[in-house]
Amino acid sequence: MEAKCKQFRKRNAILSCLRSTDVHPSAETLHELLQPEYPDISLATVYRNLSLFKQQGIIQSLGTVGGIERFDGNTQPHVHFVCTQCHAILDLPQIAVPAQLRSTVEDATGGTVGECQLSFTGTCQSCCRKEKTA
Amino acid sequence: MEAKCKQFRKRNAILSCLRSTDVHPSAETLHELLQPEYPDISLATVYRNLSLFKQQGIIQSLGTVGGIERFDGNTQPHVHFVCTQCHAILDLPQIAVPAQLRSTVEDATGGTVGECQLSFTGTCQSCCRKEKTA
DNA sequence: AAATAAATGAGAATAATTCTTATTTTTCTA
DNA sequence: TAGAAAAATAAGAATTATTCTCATTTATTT
Repeated sequence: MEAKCKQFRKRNAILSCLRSTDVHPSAETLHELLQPEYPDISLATVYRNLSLFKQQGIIQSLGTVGGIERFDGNTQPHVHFVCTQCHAILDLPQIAVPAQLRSTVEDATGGTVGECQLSFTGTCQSCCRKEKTA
Repeated sequence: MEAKCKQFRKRNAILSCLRSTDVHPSAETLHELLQPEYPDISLATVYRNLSLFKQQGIIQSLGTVGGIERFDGNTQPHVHFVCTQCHAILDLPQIAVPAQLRSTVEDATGGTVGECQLSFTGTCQSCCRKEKTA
C-alpha cells in the first residue's frame, strides 16, 4: 500500500512537516514551511488536509491563539505553555495530568470523555527579557 | 463612584449577564440573552466590551469552539468539559489543578506563568442519549 | 490503455470579529 | 445649572482566517 502510493505526496509532506516541527504552526506557517520543497502547494490544500488529519485523530488542534488555529503533530498527551506576547507555544512534556481524572469527569458529566488539554498562559523567557530592556 | 454612574448601563448589563449564566456564551449568544432587556443593544458593543473585560482580566476567554469564541464570567480556576457534538460547555468545579504545577512550569519555561486552563472534550450526556436512539 | 476516483490549485465565498464614524449619553467644570 | 469635554454606543463597512467550488491534474483500477 505504502510503497506504490505517490498520490498522497503533498498530503504526506504536510503531515511529516507538522510532525517534525516544534513550533505548533498555524496552517499559514505550515504552508510557508513547505514552500521550499513544494513551491506550488496551495494554502487550501494545507487547510483541507489539516481538517482531514484532525478528523482522523492523527493530529491535534490546540485551539486558536490570537485568532489563529494552531496544530500539533504529537497526539501524545502533554502540556502546553502559550506566550500571550509573541504567541509562541512550548511543550511541557514532563508534566502529566493524573489519569484517574478521566473517570472523575465521566462520573461528573454522565457523558463520554475523550481528550484532555492542559495549558498555561504567560510570558515566555524571551519576551520577559524584551520587557526588561524596554 | 458607583452610585451616580449611569454611563456604563449596557457595559454593566453585559458583564452581569455573563456572570449570571452558566452557558459560557459566545458574543452572539450574549447579545441574544440581552435582547429582552436591551432591545437596541448592538452586537459591536458586546464584542467591544468583552474585549475590554478580557483585557482587564475580569472575565476569561475559553478559546474557540467550532470557530466561535466562548466566554466565562467566572475567573476562579475551574475545569471545563466541552461537548464536541453540541458545543455545550459544562463547569467541573470540584476538580482542582495542583497549585504547585505553576512553579514547575515557571522553572521549565523560565518565563512568567499566568493562568492555567484544563479542559476535557467528549460527548455530553444529552448527546450520548441522542446517539443511542438514532 | 481507458475509465474511474482522488487530490490539488486558484480564487471566490463565508462568517466571526474588528474598525470607523456619526450620534448619544455621561461626566466634569465654571 | 448650563455648557464643554469625554466616554460609550449603533450601524454598518471592512478585515481576515477559513471553507467551498470547480476545473485540472494525478493516481488507481479494470
